[in-house]
Amino acid sequence: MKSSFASAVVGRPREFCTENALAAALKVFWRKGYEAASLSDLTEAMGITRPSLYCAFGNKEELFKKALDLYEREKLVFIDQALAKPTAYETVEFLLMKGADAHADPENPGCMGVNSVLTCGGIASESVRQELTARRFGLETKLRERFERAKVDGDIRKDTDTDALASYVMALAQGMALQASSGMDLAGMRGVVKMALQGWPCGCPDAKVA
Amino acid sequence: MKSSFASAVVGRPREFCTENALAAALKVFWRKGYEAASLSDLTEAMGITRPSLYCAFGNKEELFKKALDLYEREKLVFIDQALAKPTAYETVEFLLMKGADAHADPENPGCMGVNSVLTCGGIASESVRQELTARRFGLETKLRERFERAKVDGDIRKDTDTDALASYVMALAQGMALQASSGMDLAGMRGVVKMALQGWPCGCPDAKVA
DNA sequence: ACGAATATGTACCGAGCGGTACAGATGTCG
DNA sequence: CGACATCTGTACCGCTCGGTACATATTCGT
Repeated sequence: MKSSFASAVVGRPREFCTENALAAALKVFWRKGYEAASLSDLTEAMGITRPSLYCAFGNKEELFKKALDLYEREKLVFIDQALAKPTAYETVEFLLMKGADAHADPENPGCMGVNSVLTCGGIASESVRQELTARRFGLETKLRERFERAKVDGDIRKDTDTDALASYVMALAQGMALQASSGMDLAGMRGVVKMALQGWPCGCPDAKVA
Repeated sequence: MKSSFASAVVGRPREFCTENALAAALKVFWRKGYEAASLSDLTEAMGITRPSLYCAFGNKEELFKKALDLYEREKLVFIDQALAKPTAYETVEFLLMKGADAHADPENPGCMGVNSVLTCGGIASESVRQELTARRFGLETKLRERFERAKVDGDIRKDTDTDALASYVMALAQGMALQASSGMDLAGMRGVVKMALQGWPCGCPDAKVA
């Protein structure tokens, strides 16, 4: 795998693998959230010293954003897969079920994004907070657009409030992520998803419901 | 209103109203969460100095717990009202609707509990985290017991997984609180609630649905 | 009036935070 | 070989955090 980091042609070469170090940082951010993950936590987990971190990643905030990119790229692939499902119902089913799987890992419980949002109370973390909110909002928009298409396709009712439906699904997903952080196991989360799907609010009588 | 704080019979009398000070502290904790609310934030809002705070409330953690009690006592009364509704459906409807009202205040957005849970990353905040999780778990248990009764009453299906249903409602409520913290307005939250109620998953055909 | 008890304000503590200055090590160029 | 550029480790910076020592002020019981 080719590194996505710019490496200089001249000068002393880096003595560690940036990909591995970033993956280690990701785990720390995932578990602790942005603010609670201290530089000491990070450098220890990454196996590098502080100036090396700054040399390779800029600062804590840039490191976090790169870790967030990696997180979305590797752990949240199921989102795009969900959006590609043929019906809105299947999209939501896949989204919530795979989300449950991804966030029920006992070693890294919960969602990295959710775990980090509310951690950003200080003024210094304001931009991180905005970044996270923006990414979440982006997903909500994608969901709404998916539901608009479903309306055209005819697998949800024409009078569906797609805004509210997207917000509803997002609220559920985020609530589940929060519960996962507090120790809910995979079985419990699947129960929640089943309960939500049992009451799928916008189904057309004539649409297949998988 | 009689103060709930022990006041000594002898010694210099307190120069501020503990109730008002606690209410001011509550607002700060609500907005910022536990860890992000610094002692400087708190003392400034409460209009007292640091040693006065420690003299009256013990320390930051005890102050938080007292503020949390006040929060539940004053802002979350609708929970017990919801549990007293005649049907499970009305319980959930009332719970979510009033929750939306309570958490959509632009000045103090979101839920104090939710805003504080994930803020507690440090080791020092471990006990606060546990306290918050315990209170949430208590509410979930109350909900489950309410649904068990509803099963007996016949307004939800006998084969309902009340554990999952309670977790589902809690996930939704917490997810909504999280969205409220990120700026969702009252109308948006009501849309989410309507969407959830539209798909009320456990209704009996023969039960009134308000 | 006097001691006991509590509240108040100033001024400070040690710890941890994110971030960096600086010197030495290690590499690619001419 | 240098000149230059980059990485690495030590040791430190200023800042904020939660919490407190201490002297002073104000009330009670006797």
